[in-house]
Amino acid sequence: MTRVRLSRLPGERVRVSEEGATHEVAVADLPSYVSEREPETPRWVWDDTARWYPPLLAAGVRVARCHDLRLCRRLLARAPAVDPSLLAGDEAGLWDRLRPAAAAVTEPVLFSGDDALDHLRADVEDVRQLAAIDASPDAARLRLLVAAESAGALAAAEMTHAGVPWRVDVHEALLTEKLGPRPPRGARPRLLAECADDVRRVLDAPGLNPDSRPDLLAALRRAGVDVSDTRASSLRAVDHAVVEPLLRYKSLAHLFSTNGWAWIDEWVRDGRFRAVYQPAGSATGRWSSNGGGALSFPAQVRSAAVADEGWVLVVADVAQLEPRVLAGMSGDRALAGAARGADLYQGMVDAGAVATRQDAKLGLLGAMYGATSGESGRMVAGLTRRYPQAFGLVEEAARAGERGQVVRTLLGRGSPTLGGSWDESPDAPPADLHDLDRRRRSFGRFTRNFVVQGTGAEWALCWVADLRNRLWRLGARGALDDRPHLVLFLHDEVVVHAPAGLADAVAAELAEAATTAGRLLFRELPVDFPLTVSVVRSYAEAGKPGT
DNA sequence: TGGAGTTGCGCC
DNA sequence: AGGGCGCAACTCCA
Repeated sequence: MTRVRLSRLPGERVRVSEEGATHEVAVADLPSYVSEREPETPRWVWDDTARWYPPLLAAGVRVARCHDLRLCRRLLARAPAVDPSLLAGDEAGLWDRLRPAAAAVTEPVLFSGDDALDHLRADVEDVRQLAAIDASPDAARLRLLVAAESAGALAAAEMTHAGVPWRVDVHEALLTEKLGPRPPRGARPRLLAECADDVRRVLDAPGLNPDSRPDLLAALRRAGVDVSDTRASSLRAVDHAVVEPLLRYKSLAHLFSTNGWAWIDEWVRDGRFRAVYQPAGSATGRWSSNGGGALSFPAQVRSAAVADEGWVLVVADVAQLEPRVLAGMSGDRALAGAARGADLYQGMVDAGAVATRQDAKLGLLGAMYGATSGESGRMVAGLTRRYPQAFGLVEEAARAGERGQVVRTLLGRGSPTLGGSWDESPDAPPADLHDLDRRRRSFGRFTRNFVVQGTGAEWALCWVADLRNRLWRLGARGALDDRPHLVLFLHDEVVVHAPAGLADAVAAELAEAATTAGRLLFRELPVDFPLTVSVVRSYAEAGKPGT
């Protein structure tokens, strides 16, 4: 196992020793120290991984373990099984005020400018958090959760540092083919402009700007197209000559504005797309991204993600992550049985629970999202009898939410509370009862999904945390820059950039890490988490089976 | 003019 | 009257 030893030196420098190599890194007197509470596995404790780790990575230092005080404080403060009074004390209010450090893609940022926040006592806060965890009835699970949350933060910074290998020439060729040559600033590219002309011609609306929703809707109606909005799905439902060019226009306009030349200018440097992640950026614990749209970059440009010469991309995704997680956390052995194999939905068909794969998918997604009507709603009713524990768990989460209660993930992350006034003081302004009921149900759908989405995010965190260590060990004989490394993480999918000779070994580690994650979370009930793995030169070549 | 809110897209 | 997120552009209003 990789060992990182750290020691503070005078002159605001830190010495980092790792596998025989020693680095000195300049830092200021900031909230950070090395905890040797578990002497075999020293842990760098700091206020914010996004503040500390980028400059360390830039100095060539890889950190094996950390405890991210900001992320974990937030997590513990919202965890139902943690006594909030144990998080109170010196500087507690300041810790609560911390916001994620600004993305440090080019210049490392060690100072926020707010002196009080820049010099907090990391050791004091660390002790407080550990005590809060120790006192919790859910201590074991919370320990796993804070370790995974912190490891995820390390992985996020490492992925930003490494970047996705990006071929600007491939991307630009694709743009030119679909849109025409790069236009001057403010103008539409040629093929997009021609597409807009097609729309104007068919609608007989010469001055129309197809980007203006109200104008477009009015023009559509004048031409006899009966739609209530301009959404693609609404347009597809009508039969009119404008539909084809308009859908084509929307698709091209989206490519141009979201992943066009401007996106390249802003996000690709030195042949790398450096996505910026926010671990636990969403309420469920899923990551979000505030740079380059890393978690939503469209299939349209994935062909530009190309491995370096002699390297490959190993792409792995989990089929039906959330249904599998639901089976594990509810202890539903029938659903876990259907999950034994590559296709959970097909497993449900084979077990005779449902007629078709599509019905299985509709029913499960409907249960997790709270569908009440249509095909999906009907399937939920039937499947509830077959899988009472799994479907009962999300149903109970929904009812708890409707009562205004907090729900939690398997490892103990708590949902936000329902803001607003519906359950507050009786002398609040009398709100519309119908509106209150609508909000109550809406919150119930949120808590229903929260338990599954949030536990799915926990599985993924454990997967990534274990994987980054495995990849590090795998490349231990190579130089720092020759090691296989994570470059992208998309909720239930990862991309590893690896020397071609290590592709098979990486694929094996991906699967091992998935198995480990499943055992960590669902010790008592083993659930399969089969991966679809592709070894490719370009991300666009990766197999994308339906989920 | 600039910020907040809305719409619609696309990723999971 | 199906969950989460980011982003870009338009719209509205101070």
